[in-house]
Amino acid sequence: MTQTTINTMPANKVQAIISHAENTCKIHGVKLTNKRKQVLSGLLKSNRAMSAYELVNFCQEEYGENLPPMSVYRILDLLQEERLVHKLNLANKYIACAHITCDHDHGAPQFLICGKCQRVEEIHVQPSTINALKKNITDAGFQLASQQLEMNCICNQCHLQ
Amino acid sequence: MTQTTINTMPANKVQAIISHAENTCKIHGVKLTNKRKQVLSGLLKSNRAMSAYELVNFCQEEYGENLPPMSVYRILDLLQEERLVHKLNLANKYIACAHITCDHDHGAPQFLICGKCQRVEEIHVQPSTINALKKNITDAGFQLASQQLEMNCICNQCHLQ
DNA sequence: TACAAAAAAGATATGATGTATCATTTCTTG
DNA sequence: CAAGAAATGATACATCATATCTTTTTTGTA
Repeated sequence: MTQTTINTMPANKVQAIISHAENTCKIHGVKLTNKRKQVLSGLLKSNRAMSAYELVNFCQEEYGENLPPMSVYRILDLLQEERLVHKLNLANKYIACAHITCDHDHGAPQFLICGKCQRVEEIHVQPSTINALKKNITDAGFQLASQQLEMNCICNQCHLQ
Repeated sequence: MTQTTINTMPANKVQAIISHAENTCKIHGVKLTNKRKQVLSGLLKSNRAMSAYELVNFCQEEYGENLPPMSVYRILDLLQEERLVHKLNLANKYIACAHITCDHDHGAPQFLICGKCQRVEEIHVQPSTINALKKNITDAGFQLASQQLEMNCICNQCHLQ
């Protein structure tokens, strides 16, 4: 795995997003506990997709917090329900939503995953394209369960190397 | 998992496809050994996506063949290289190519995976739609690594239940 | 045919992701 | 404060997959 370096998010920005997320949670009657903040911080700070076990390590190293994997999975589930985090099913990793601080409801995301450096880009495909896809799908006797699309890609930076 | 029954493929049809696949392999200088045939038969006969470990069991029950998982993975890799089998990365399962007996080269497949009954449909999205997707992707600074798309769906049969 | 090289398969251990289940702790609220 | 709810801990295990070393089988060639 040739992992191109990805800039980490500065701490003050992480803090700002966490605060915003805390408010969002409060509205839903959900508490953003310390451990939940730690997991979300890991994803924000790293600026990339991470596995649950990577987050276990992050919390250990960063906060001396000994979270069992089970807890991290529970926290990730909750963060997904709060739409703060997405699961990348192709990569079995988790990534902070690129739009946490947008207050409007944004639709299902589409992800480009670089197979070399694991960088992930969250994009928005035009509704017209999604609708064309949907047409193919209903013609085949199926319905899209989630508009989340994940595509295996190579990012330009890796492609040029 | 509410598994709707899927018709199995009749043995004579399986045989015919295996023979055809054998020829394809021969052209590439690859031998379709007995065990490789058994694995491919399992996928053809079942008419659905199967995990490597399900195929281990299939070969045991159907042929009394004690294949270690490692061997099944190796065989699946080879069958993929021969384009006889696809891996569904969203499901971590393997499925026989729907077009083994078509002699023309067919492009990358798109799969609809029913999240309830695990039925899989291999479809072909129009090039125009794929191209629109690709445009979005290049605009984001990425290149599609594989045109294989996998989409989480619900099939109509399950949807009506 | 015999033998060396290559290909295929076996055996074993282990890594990675994820869930089931039951126990304990912490937080809220009347 | 007591009782219930929410969160977390602990443990075991299921599932998918690969690393690595060995043995067997096949194949090409002298």
